[in-house]
Amino acid sequence: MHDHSVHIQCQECPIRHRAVCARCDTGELNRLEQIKYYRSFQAGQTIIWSGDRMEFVGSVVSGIASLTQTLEDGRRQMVGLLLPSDFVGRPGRAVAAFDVTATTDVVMCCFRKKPFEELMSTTPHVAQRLLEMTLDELDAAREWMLLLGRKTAREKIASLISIIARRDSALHLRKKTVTLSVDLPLTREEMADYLGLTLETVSRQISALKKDGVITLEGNRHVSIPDLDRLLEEAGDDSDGGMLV
Amino acid sequence: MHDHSVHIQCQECPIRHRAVCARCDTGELNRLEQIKYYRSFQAGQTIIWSGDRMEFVGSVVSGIASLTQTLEDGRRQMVGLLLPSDFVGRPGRAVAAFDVTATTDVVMCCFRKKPFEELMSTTPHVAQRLLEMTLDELDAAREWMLLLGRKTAREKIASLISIIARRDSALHLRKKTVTLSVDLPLTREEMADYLGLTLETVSRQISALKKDGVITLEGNRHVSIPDLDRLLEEAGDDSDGGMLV
DNA sequence: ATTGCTCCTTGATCCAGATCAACAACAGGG
DNA sequence: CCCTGTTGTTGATCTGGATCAAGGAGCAAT
Repeated sequence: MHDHSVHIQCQECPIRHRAVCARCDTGELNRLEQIKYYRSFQAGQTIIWSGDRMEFVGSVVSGIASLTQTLEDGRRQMVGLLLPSDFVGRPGRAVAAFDVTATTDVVMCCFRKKPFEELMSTTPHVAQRLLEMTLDELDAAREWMLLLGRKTAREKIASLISIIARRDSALHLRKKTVTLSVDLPLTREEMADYLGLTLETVSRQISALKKDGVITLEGNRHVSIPDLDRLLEEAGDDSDGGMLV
Repeated sequence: MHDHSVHIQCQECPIRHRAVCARCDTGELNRLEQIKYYRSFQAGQTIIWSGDRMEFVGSVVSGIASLTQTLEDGRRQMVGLLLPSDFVGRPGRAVAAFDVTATTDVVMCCFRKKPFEELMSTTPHVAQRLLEMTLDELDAAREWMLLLGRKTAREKIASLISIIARRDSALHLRKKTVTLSVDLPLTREEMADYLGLTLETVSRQISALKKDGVITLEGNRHVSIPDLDRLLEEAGDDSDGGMLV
């Protein structure tokens, strides 16, 4: 289960400056280095089951994981999309509140919960950074509540695409390619679970946006955006270029 | 604007052990005592406008405030209900992301942002408690996402009532009155904004739950719950008595 | 008591998105 | 190459909740 084939020095870690360790000094990093271990998960694998004891916390190093919640009758809602540098688990809570699933192959940098909690109470920078990240996630969750409660299917799809576009233009720093383009990291069904729709509606609305020239598709997963402003308008977001995920 | 007619000693404060100051020792409390001030808001008054500079943060001492978000065309979604001891504002952010409105008359214990941030970086207990509270809010927001994305109108109403019931049975510690009863602190329209429904649907579903004997009404706002398990069943929540707000 | 509020209820109709159903495109794997 | 499973598209129909519309109940001000 524990995959020791991967091991990265913190100093070389691709998420060094965005993850929970972002603020750590060299000394703190050494302590983390000592207690950390890597685990890999295949696409589709469940990382943590809701209700299970959580014996570890950690950061997504690569790949994408999702947080989901399910009603007994099977209705499912995705409540978070975890990208590289996002933190999984909750110090101070014994039991997981949500399912965490690997959407793509995932590598995580893990810490057993106990040592991590001790480290948190002695080194301020981890706790500070975690607070900051949690506040960001809370803001994102609240933006998402607006989407789930009040947006139309078309606006939901446009919002999702623009969020993904914004996020990975931030990651790759390619500023203004004439035509922005992104890969959707989710199946139609996963998008539906994220947006509170059915997969058929997702498919139809994507087709509609395509027909209306808002987006172009190459294959099922690759989306080009000829006019980002147009897409943002379709997303219905408050004009003030708000800050989501 | 600043209302100095109210002033409570921290030691006597009703939210002393639940608010952001819960973990503070006497020394820390003294520092807070020096920089705090009280403000009162009338029902309906806006406490903070989205997009405004936030010059203060603080705790709700009494009354109920709501966090809301609005699309240009007026569609509105409530994204949080702030009860006594809940924290308002976000250290490390200059501008408010949501509207904060007093739903009932509200008294807040405020701190100017700068001094509070300084205090946070020097006293661990405030930051620790704030992290804990933020993580709780994030969990609650995610539960709410499931409600908004996947629950039916009837389940939404039943969920809201059971959350209010759970919350203030926790507050008043009256364990098992034969028939549990609660006051709804929101108008039908505010409930609609919270649940992602219209006020007509809220009204109809409340009537339906009443007709089916799940609840009883005295007046418009007072709800009695003869059988809590029945109500929880109607709410559709995962059987494991999950922990919301 | 009458007027004018705000808040709530109920009825009639409509429609966006769910549901049910068929099929297409593609990737392995024998 | 065909078979089988997964993922995605599109059409036909249904329905839960929105929308449009009317009126009631409580209450403060005149």
